[in-house]
Amino acid sequence: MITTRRMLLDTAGALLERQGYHATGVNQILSVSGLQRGSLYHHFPGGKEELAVAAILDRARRSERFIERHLGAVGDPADAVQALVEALADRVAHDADGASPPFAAVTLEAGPGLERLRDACRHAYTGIRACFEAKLVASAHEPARAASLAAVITAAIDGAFVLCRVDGDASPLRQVAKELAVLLRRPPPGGATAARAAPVGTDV
Amino acid sequence: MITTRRMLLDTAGALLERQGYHATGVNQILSVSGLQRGSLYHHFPGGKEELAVAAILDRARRSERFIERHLGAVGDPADAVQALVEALADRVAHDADGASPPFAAVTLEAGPGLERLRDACRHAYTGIRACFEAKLVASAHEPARAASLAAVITAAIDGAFVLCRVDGDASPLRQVAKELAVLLRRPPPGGATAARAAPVGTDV
DNA sequence: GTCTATAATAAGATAGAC
DNA sequence: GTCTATCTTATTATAGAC
Repeated sequence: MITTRRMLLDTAGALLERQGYHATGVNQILSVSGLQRGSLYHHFPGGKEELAVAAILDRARRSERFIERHLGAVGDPADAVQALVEALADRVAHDADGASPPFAAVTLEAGPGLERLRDACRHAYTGIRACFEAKLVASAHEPARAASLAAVITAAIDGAFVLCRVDGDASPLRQVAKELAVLLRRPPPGGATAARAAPVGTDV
Repeated sequence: MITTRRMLLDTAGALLERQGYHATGVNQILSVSGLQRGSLYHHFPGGKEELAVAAILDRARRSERFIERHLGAVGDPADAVQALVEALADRVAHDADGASPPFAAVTLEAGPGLERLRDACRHAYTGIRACFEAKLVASAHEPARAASLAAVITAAIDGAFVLCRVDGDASPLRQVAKELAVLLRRPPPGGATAARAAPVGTDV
């Protein structure tokens, strides 16, 4: 059974992800979901912000599960991250309008007066980075390096979603998938940097 | 002389960057700038959206110049990008509230009805990626790889700004600066064996 | 070019019947 | 739990004096 509360969380979550907080009106949430004002304020007495906080936290949990599932399916972290980002690109290619970083817009809009919303976004981003970090540590990466790589993975995916939006195309996510795999691939023991030793013509 | 038009562009640009389009009201632009409604609608008869478009395009030009200046100051592209992102991190550390990707929030908010705003954002992101791409091509990177790397650099910086916002700290940008340098020093996937200096094997 | 009063609309939230 | 009428406030935009 699909509860009213679930309907509100899903509708609000999708709109917040795509448009951000201020561009998403209570009226729009109601018209899209087909629900009535009374239901919203019954389930979320705190109104729009309380619903937004709950929707963000709900989507954060789902995002973490999605990431963990994909990372758990492939052993090598470089391959796993590449497959995960390719899956996101496929999703964007299939539904170009849904090309959105889940929390970026709301995070940037959550200024003074929306502290609880900002806390929810912080929680979301912390959890997502932790997923990548755990995978990297489990693959014998040094903890500090794992944290650094997790931040870059999270950031690059978010930014790629934005580029997908402006391009109307999934290519940026595919480019990020490929390059993150390059970054995560451990250099051969001998140190492959030797070949790169002579960048002729690059000095000014 | 600081013209009224310039004051409007700077004020609106800063607020749009920090808060996005819908969270930034005309009233706020006026109160922060100390100007009056009449001035705004005189210089921008199209109202809020016309001002926003002009402010975005103005900031896009400035961003490109900032990037070109930093990339031009250092020969090696890995070092140059690292220095650029470190400079952004310093800026964030100095003014933590100013931790914002310049165009991400507005891009994500620019849905149906704000097509001109979206076009301005597309123009901004295209120009920024082109700056990195040009630097990489000039450093003997294969064009397709340069485009891919430029997208990743742009995306990672944008995403790092968002993480800086939620963390209240410049660390994500510093992590991205370090890891992008690692990525840019890494030989391409195909396995650039010896002498990356001669772009052998770049033909398909 | 600039200022202010006002219009027109949309926003989020509430009250009370059912 | 759900629905609808209504309140309050904030929004963008315009008109017309200066």
